[in-house]
Amino acid sequence: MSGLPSQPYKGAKDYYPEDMRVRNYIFTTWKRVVEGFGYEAYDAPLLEPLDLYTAKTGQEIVNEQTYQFVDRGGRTVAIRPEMTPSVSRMVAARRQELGYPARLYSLAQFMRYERPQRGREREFWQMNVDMFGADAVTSDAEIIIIADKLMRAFGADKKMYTIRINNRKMINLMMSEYLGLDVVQSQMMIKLFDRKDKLPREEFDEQARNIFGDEQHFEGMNKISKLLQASSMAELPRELLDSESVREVQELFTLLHESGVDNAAFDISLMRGFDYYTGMVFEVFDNHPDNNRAMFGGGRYDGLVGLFGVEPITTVGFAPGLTTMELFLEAHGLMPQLPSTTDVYVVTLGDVHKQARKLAQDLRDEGVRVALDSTGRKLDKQIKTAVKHKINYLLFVGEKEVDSGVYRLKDVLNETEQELSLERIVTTVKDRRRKQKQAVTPDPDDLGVDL
RNA sequence: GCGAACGUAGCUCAGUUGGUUAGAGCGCUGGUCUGUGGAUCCGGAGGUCGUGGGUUCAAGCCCCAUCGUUCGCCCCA
Repeated sequence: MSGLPSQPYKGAKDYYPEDMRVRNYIFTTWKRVVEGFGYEAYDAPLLEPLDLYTAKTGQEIVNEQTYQFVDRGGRTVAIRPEMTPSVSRMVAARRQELGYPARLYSLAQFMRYERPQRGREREFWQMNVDMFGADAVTSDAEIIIIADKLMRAFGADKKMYTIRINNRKMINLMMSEYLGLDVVQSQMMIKLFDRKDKLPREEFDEQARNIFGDEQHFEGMNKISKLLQASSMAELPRELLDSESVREVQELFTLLHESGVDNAAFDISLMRGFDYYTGMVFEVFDNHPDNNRAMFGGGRYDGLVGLFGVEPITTVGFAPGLTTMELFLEAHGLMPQLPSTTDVYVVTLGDVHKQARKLAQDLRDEGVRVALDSTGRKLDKQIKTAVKHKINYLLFVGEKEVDSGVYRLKDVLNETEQELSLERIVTTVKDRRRKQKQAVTPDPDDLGVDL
């Protein structure tokens, strides 16, 4: 025995059936919500030319955090670390025939060479949701409404999370017109705002003063404290309220409010990927004390499709991650009991294998998912196996049942038992399956989806 | 990339100032039972203490390195 290590690659995870139940639950819930808004599935290659990423972001991130190699044909390729460049490429390639607005989503895995931490892995799964070719504020609103519905679809209530919203255009306006900063100063100030909650107040102030330089800092600091005090749009300094970008943000909040998104808050310190966002940015924050963090976010990035040498196409989107969603559901006690995909486990008593096999096949022909215990083991072992696999029903098949055509079907969870014919077994199981599906994934009608 | 903690059976963990053959619960397995046993009772297997060096008469325990996990920083496209 040489003993090859059985653990998975660093930062990657094995998905056993119990893990897949969770993953499938989250994915199908996501799918149902975004498809309810008319988004259609797409996918892209796992590998892309490295250039696709260097063109978009800082060289440093690409070099340090992508898995890259030279293929046999000498091309430098990378395992995709995100979906946005790929989907932008796809849109650019068929820009004439997509039909706008184009609503697209994907469920895909990615790899980044990072230090694994809680909620952050090297291999991870995300859903990417993007709308192309729609620049009205209503599309910004739609994206945030979807993010909100995503949370509600898992049974989250508005106390459990907060949606924080800001706008890059508005920030740029504040930096240049209101605070009077040049481009370089603005960049520094934006980074500083982003780190506001991580710095002690004195250090924040000192760094802000440094950015202003000597002459302006007194007035500048005054204005900054006015900005930071604003917990809603209405509290912003009067000089700003008149601008177009501010009005746009106000309109966004009105739209959200009308759609029942009432836990969205304006947050001037929210910056998020300042390298390519061009308008609205938002983040969904987990309010649970054990898990206080930004879960996922997104925003408007109108410049990416244009990088492919075609006329720019406006884009707004977001991307929730599987692991963070899982941590959220666990922290808030929202993870349901997830049964096996197998409906029925056939337990055999005595020498009835042939008949049990036939019964199992008959049930399968009727659309029931059946696993047959063909081991001939003792009753308790057979039952234990079914329970371990979280299978909903046990079906006892012995000589008595074979003779009568009436079988004992046991509901494992409720520990109730019925004597049923084959037809009744089929309807009982399917009925239960339908109810369970509704309980685990609420009907889209209950989500209050409209826009 | 930086700082810190942890790593003992499949899982959760105990293991005295370094001192004989390293323990428990759960799980697994065999029997009991022989149509609900998913229980009870009785038995059993399973660990080169993450790995490799070192100190020592003696290392699960001390030292170094390495791998992995976790937490914080950086970053988070």
